[in-house]
Amino acid sequence: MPELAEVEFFRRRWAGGLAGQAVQAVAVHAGARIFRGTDVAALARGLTGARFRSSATSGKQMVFQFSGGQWLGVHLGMSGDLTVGPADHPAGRHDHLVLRTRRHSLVLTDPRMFGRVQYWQGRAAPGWWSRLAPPVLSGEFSRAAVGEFLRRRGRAPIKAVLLMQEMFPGIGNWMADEILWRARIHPRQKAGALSAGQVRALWTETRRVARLALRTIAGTGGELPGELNADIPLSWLFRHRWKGDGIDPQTGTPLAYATIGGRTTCWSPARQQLP
DNA sequence: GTGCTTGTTGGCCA
DNA sequence: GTGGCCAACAAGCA
Repeated sequence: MPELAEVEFFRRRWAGGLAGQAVQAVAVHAGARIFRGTDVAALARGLTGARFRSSATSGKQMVFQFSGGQWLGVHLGMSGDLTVGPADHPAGRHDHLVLRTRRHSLVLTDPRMFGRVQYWQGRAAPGWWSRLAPPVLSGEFSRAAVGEFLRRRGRAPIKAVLLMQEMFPGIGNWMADEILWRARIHPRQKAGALSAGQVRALWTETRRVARLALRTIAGTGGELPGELNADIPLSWLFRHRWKGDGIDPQTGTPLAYATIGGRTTCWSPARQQLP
């Protein structure tokens, strides 16, 4: 499920449950795929008794910091979820990591296990955190940087390029379609063939969709984006794309569906045409 | 049973 | 060497 704004929502939910608390016990499914490459024994040993310090998101990645210079990295993959339950919450089949405080259980559940948990102890941030790309709402995400990236990935369809986390951290499948729909760019258009105006539109709409998704989803509880408002004179494509026969809310014409860049893609042929 | 799924990665190939 | 494509990972849902 999680893209940028949902990830922020999940982080806040765990941070709320952890605030001011110490971890009294850690329960793990040690062999679970989400722990691949991670020293689970060290994680469980280190976090037991540790006090929660702070947390942050970067794209789809989260980090929770604990006393003793401990860094817990969480990526939720396709089906991951972070929940807060009562202290005696019994770990279910897919609850691969549970941190118990005096009041709560912080539960990481992930049926498909495409997600990932990482652990690091040290004063400086681990590479898996410090090397993440700058946020799309930061100054480093400039039009020039985007243009250069599109040029280097010139032969790939723009839809596939928008999913590349090293340039567009946090953008996932539905956000990518939303951005292209707003920018009126056909998802199959080669990244290197975008005009200067299209690059500008892509940059603008990437930031706009990220900003609005954060505003409507991150705080309110992971709900779908709301309808029209003053900032966005267009409805969300998202709300129409999964209806049986989707209709472009702007033109009233049928939406099209295809696999592009290996992912199900939805666009509006009336708005988005190849040059 | 079939055919999907808001993600990432490594192996293969041009 | 570079870069794109796609199967694989695993479980649930319609």
